[in-house]
Amino acid sequence: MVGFSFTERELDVMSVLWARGSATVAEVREALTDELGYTSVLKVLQILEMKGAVAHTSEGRAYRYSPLVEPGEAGSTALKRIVEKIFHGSSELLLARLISDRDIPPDELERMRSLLEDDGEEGADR
Amino acid sequence: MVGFSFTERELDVMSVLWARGSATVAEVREALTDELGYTSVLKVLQILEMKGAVAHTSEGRAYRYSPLVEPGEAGSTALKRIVEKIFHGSSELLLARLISDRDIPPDELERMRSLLEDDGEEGADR
DNA sequence: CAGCTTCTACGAAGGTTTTCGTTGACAGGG
DNA sequence: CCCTGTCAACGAAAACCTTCGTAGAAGCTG
Repeated sequence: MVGFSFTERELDVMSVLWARGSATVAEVREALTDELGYTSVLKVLQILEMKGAVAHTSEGRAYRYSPLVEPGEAGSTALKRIVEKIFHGSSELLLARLISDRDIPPDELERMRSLLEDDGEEGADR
Repeated sequence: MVGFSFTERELDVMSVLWARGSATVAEVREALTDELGYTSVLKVLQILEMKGAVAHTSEGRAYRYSPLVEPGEAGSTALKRIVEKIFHGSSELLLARLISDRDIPPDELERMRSLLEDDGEEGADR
């Protein structure tokens, strides 16, 4: 499986669903920074549903949409792409760029360091 | 500046140019895993040139294309997007996913750890 | 029940991406 | 000089993305 890949707008919408757990069309619309028409947002959700990335249930006369894809899964696909195409397969280069670009607070850096400390040993399935 | 963002195919092509430093249309075409027609590859290069991401010089009767955008710059744009939309702004979550997905050799992990040790201090790009 | 509001369904318009077919330029071999 | 092969330019076809207009269903209010 290659994994889900989302377009710009699809990702905007997925981001809202991940953040809230689920949302109606109107809620997604409110949460988006760009101001789109109601039907535009609905359309994106319908496409996402067709792709299998979300599902809906009825809530009163509205639909409530929930993500079927987890952010981590989408992240994996996106990261793989970036590491391979941009950073020549080097996680190290990616990390270097990440920390030089963003201002990461010391406590977060500390936790990131411990991710690298223990790590590898147990874990990763497969 | 928002930064360059590349489409799927554009990224494939940029990746070849970054890996080789420069390439003719025929060389890019060879390097791509998907088998595209000559004119398809040329078209992508022409679009990239129009966007200012590459430039060409004459070499015999062919053109040689070189990237004007550095991979790090493209990486920044892509990473920013992913961190914000998928990992809720958390570099930590991104890193966790990165190391659980890929099998990073110990020496690389070691170097990544040192990136986090000193870090931050001196300035970013260029 | 008539009218208003809220909602989904349908579909189309406009834009961008992706892929090529065709054309004309030009070089090198016979 | 003509033929063949390589190349860029042009433009168009097809697929996909993005946005929304219009229509119809269904609840709520008076």
